Amino acid sequence: MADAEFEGSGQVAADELRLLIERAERLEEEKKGIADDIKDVFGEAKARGYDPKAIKKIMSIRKKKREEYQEEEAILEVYMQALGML
Amino acid sequence: MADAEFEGSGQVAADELRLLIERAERLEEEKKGIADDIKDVFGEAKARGYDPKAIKKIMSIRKKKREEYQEEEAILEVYMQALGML
Amino acid sequence: MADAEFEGSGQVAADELRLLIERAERLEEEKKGIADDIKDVFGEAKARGYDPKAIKKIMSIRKKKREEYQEEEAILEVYMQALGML
Amino acid sequence: MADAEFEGSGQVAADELRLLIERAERLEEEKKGIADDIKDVFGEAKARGYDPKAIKKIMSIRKKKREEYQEEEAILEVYMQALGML
DNA sequence: TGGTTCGAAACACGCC
DNA sequence: GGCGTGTTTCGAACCA
Repeated sequence: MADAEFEGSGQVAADELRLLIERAERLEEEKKGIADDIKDVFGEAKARGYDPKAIKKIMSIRKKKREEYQEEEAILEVYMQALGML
Repeated sequence: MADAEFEGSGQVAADELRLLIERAERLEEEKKGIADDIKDVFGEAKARGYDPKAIKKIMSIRKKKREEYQEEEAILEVYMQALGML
Repeated sequence: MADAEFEGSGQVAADELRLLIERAERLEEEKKGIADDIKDVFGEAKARGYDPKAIKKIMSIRKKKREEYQEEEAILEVYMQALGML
Repeated sequence: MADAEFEGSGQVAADELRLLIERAERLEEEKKGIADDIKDVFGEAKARGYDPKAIKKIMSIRKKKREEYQEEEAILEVYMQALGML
């Protein structure tokens, strides 16, 4: 908390705060850009005759599978750790 | 719709679909990565003694200001359109 | 949860539920009525030679301005809270 | 279109436009008020142990039923009209 | 961990 | 009949 509270003039803290905000804003913009790219992909899929909703469904299923897989890996690792196998 | 429906073997369409899905998934991952980066920024801000909630509010106000500016540009255009100036 | 689950006959809970639903439905109807009134206003505006789209834009800007004002009030409060002034 | 276009000073048209906008805005506020009331009802339902989502489902089913009923009535009326029964 | 609040995605409506 | 906009709904993130 030192920075935010004890700078003589508050100027440095203000700069620090401003920089943090600008970093976050820049990242937000990047995120939006990618979200727009994703929209484009779905638009393209639609233009080629695929159903975007169905594609989203597929993606969510695949995602779930990946997460399950990772979860299983994690559990396995815990067990192996417990058994001194790692 | 030709691609999706009438390929002789369906193989090409399947490949096309798979590629679209993989592109979307890659973009989703990127997006998630950036979202995590944003989280980190807020975490850092918090660690330095700033209130994340206050920062978010500031960002939302700044965003609104930017959007408002664009809105005003847009309405100007609407007016000009209405007045036959475009 | 007592009411919903443990009434001797379930009749009372059913009545309670029915009343809640009817209340919500009545309010939904009112809301729809007002939405229709709004449509009428836009229809009238159009009939008098105004562009409904432009009017909507004006309204949205005015709304944003109002909200922005409230936002600024709100952030002031956040700051004061952060500074222990509330 | 007379009002909007040919008033000597434009003042009357501006007033007319302003009044239309204010009417629409007032109605929007009323609508929002009712929307809030509806939220309250769902909040109350939830507090009493009912599932808001399920209630919404019920309401949408009931609504569909009402609409179907009205449609059937309308068709009936058309037929009766055609048969000279009205 | 459960509730609450927030933002993003799905939906429906009016417009062109 | 498709498109864009506005509303509603859903899920995730944050706090207690």
